[in-house]
Amino acid sequence: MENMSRKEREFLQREQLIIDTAKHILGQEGFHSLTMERIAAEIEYSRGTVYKHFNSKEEVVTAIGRYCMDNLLDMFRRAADYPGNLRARITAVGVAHSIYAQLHPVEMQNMQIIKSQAIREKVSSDIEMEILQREQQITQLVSDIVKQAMDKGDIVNPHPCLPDALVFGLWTMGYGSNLLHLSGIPFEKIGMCQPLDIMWLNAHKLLDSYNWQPLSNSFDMDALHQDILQQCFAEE
Amino acid sequence: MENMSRKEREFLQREQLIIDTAKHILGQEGFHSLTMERIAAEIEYSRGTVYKHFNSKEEVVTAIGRYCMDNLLDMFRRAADYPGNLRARITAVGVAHSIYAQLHPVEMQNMQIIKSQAIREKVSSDIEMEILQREQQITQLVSDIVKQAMDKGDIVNPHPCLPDALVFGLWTMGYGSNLLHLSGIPFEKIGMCQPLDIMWLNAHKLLDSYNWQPLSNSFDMDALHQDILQQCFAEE
DNA sequence: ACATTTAGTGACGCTCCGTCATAAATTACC
DNA sequence: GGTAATTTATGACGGAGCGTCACTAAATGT
Repeated sequence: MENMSRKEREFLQREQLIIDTAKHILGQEGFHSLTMERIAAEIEYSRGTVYKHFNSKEEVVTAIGRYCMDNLLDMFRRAADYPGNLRARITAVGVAHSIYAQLHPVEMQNMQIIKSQAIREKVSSDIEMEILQREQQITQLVSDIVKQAMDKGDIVNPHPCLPDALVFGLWTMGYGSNLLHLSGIPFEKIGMCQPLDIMWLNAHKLLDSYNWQPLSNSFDMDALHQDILQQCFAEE
Repeated sequence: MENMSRKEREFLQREQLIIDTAKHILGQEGFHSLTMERIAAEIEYSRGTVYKHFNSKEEVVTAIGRYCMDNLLDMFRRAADYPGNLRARITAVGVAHSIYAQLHPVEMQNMQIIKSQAIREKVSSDIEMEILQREQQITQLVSDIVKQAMDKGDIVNPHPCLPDALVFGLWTMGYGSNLLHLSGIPFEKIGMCQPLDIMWLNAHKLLDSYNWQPLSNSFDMDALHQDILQQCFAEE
């Protein structure tokens, strides 16, 4: 940020302004209200200027998604630093995911949107790469924790597919829960609990079934969650 | 179908023709190639006629999704009739999901699309209801198997959140795996296995951790899968 | 054969997209 | 300080696609 001219800085600032503005419109009024004209009006520039930054509406949306992923990744990193055994640390990442989903449901939705084919088919491969890269960073972070646990012997009798299997298991449950959560199915009305609440239970069950010590019946899960909240996400 | 006039039958037939045609375009050329004009041209009617059936492009897409869900539900029903213990039957449903995903990746994608906010925000609540109803039928089917297993004592020491927790666990892993599978992340290239392959393992781990007898280490999983394939999905 | 109802059409108005020639502003140079 | 060169911003334009509706054509009833 320091080694560039005023022009370049202004350009980057405006790019962020566009993303923020677009994110706001998208969250507030939905996808079909998000138009280039609308964004331009809001930032008090013309449509042409917006096109200096993004080649299409889809790229704007993707940039929003990328920004959201950065936020999520930041929370994951903080969580991964939770002081405690590795099972506690993977739990912290789960808590981070859950807090993020509750705090920023719209951002979760945005990350969802950029996965849709309708968006992806109109985005340049460079930008697709940027998303992919973030996806990998998140995977890496989880995978590293699993590997450390294996090295340390916390996972007794590890399955040959580890760490992939666990990364996928947690990842899919996380994404799936959100998908269901956002899909507008009125779970309470049909007499079911909220997917986000139950996700917890299932994640721990999965960790248990891979023999990740200490098993969930040997510690106070709720207390651990509370402590993670305090330690890592006090302000949130 | 029999108790209606020729007119009504023709109308329904054409509706299906529209859905089939639209599904084909969507699968072959992607979302942005699917236009009302294109559909009209393909079925050799005018745009106006298509609008006699569907109020918007989004409703066409949703109808495609509904149709796909019917197919999936049909396979699930066949799977649920697999002769064997309840653990085998729930496994059969999982196999059905997996086969469906492999056989009709485009249909999976379609069911994905109708969950996106961009589509949902332009679809009438009646049609949303129809989707919801199918979603519930699928849940019900899985939930019933879990309940039967509990009644029969196959799930020893059942958790208070059952059957919901298991339904969610399987559902989210299923959806999540597909989401990841369709998201275009090149898992092989970054040295990971395919999510759809690993889903299996994790689903069984989850069932095990809820103590659903017989546990996966007490029977030959691969043989079971093979048998389910033969018994229920020979033609596929 | 004619009237009435129903089915089908495509021109119309509209919104939004993405481009590009031009205008305005900034910078460089004398 | 003034002018030329370059950069930045604009919005008019052409085009695509949506959804509507007045109208035409066909089917049906009498």
